[in-house]
Amino acid sequence: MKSSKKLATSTGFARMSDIATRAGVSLMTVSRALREPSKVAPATLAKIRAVTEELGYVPNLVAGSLAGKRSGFIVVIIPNLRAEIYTECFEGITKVSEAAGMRILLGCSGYSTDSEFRLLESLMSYRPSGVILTGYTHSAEVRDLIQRIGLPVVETFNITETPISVCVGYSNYKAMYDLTEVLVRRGCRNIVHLCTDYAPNDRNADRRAGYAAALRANGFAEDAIRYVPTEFTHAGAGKAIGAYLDRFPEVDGIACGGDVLAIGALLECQSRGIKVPSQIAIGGFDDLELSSILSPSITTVRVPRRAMGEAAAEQLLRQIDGIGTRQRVIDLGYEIVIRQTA
Amino acid sequence: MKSSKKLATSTGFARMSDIATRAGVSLMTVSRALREPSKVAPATLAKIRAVTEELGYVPNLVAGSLAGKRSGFIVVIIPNLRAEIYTECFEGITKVSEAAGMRILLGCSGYSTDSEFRLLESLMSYRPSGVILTGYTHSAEVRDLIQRIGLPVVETFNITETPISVCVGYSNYKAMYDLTEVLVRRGCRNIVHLCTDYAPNDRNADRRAGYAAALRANGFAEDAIRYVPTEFTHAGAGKAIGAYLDRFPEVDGIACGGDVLAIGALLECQSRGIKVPSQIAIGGFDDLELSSILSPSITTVRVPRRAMGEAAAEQLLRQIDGIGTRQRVIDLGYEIVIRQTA
DNA sequence: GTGAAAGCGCTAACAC
DNA sequence: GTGTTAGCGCTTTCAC
Repeated sequence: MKSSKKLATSTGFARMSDIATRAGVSLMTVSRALREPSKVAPATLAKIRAVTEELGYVPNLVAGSLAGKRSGFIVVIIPNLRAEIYTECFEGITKVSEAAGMRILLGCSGYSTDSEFRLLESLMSYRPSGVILTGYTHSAEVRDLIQRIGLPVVETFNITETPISVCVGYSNYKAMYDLTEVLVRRGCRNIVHLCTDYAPNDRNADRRAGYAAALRANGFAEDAIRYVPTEFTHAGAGKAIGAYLDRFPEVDGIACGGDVLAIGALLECQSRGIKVPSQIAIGGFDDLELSSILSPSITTVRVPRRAMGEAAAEQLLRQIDGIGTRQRVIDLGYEIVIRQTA
Repeated sequence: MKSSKKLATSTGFARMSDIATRAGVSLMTVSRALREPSKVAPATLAKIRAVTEELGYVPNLVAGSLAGKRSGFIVVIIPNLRAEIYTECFEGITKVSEAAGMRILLGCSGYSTDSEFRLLESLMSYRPSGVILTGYTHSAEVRDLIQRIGLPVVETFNITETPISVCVGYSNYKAMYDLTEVLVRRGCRNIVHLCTDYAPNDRNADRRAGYAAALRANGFAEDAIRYVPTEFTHAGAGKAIGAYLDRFPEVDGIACGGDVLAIGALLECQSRGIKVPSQIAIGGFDDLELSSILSPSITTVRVPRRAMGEAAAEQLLRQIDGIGTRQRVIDLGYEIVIRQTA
């Protein structure tokens, strides 16, 4: 990019017409040269490329989007930017989307379906080509909006038989069922479920259901199904489980809705001199980087976060390109990782 | 939002002209009603609002940006989405920007100035109103690009006497100087600096310099200044410091370039039966949520991440609005938090 | 292989 | 208070 010459533009940017003038061709030929070089004669192309370079031309995608009726934007709405699981998925989405020339418009809903709707509605002003949502619980307005204009959409981080269009994820229900059974098979008889209680969160709800189902299937009584609500922080989890243990010291197993919670619970147990796993066994969810090197290391559920992001973006691109989707439910599975806490 | 009636549009969206027709006014009056309601007669306004609602009108900001020559986009480039410090700052930026009606276009540079340039260049296609960068080390192309078109810019996470325009942050040099002195005053005589070695990272470089300066100022010999390079993960830090301790067991203090590294180092020490802080003292940087509840809790540097994001956005908005900036260097300071590891 | 005309949906500037 | 005229910088369509 060399220094630019004077241009008849107030914005400091060269326009296609500037290139056209200097290259002695029409604006249309420049447009073609930039997007479909094979349809332009080599000599013309070379000339245009030289001028483009000389002027330091940066295409104006705002104008391009308006004229072409394709914005090239993908809206991604995640609940929380501070949770590693979402950012890693987001990285996968970004990688695939950018390779396809799409840009991401990111929104954080704070686990609120209402906020999700307001974000989506507001981002619709940029006429996105598609949207990637987290989970399958959304407000009626969100479904209406998407279906009314036929917006391509992919839901992530969970699976359901009734996605809006297609969902990519894993069964939170089955994963927590399996994790709970790990505790049961260890011999735990008083297993609580430590989890956040954000109401409209299908991942949470399905995990709760999986936990409860596993206990029932193993002959536990209804009153053995016990939820310990917490906020989603290490300290919050420690505090919540600590308060619970004060009242119910018989607890010998904790199935956690996230490794963040499991780590908080583990540290709280350690600070109370409770041996993990011999006195209390702990199971986590997510398999964070830290989980494997803590001592004791955390038994957990490993989920394909990055691959899920990539798959979601690929599915969305297929919809945008009008390629029919074979499957509506893409189950990427999960893996129970047995380590030291259970 | 009620169900929409038939419209002469192929995109599924109502246009301003659709509203104008149905409300029996001109397009321009609709435009005003939506942006400057006070300049429209109450009765007209009511009519327009009713139709807008009825049609489920969503403004087309792509067209609006093109016509108004203001995109409303702010480009934010951070090194890494998986580091809590950046996402928290990003939340601050988002909060202030959205309140001002701006949208964020996010890019992740992976700590590469070259990648930073390519991201910025590519995002310039959306004609952003301003850009927020991390640190003060950028490629010449980035500075050229920004200055050539007079793009408002704020640099974050560090301070320098020579920002491109204005920087908002704290002195990484002084913070690490102070942290190192905490170890010195404890009586540590063999203090290493555990840090990543991403080359173009001014935050790292300044922290290294601060560490070295603190040792020199306290009478340490040159060969007492020792860097232990690592990747930025808990496990990587543990591995790196472990390998170093194998060769130099005399180490009795570790000044870390991040709490992630400090936690990794702490766990490695614990797994080797090394007592912290009595045998080895550890200082961290960032004050992550986990740092205060680990046992022993981590002595660290607390930095105003969220406030920094908010301040950066505010400064950028001032530039965008053409309000002169009083100061080019906004030092938000830091706080040494003494806990158990040092 | 190239160009001219039309227009994407909106805003700015000025008229009435 | 409201309307008219002229674009914003590109892509689409169709002619040559």
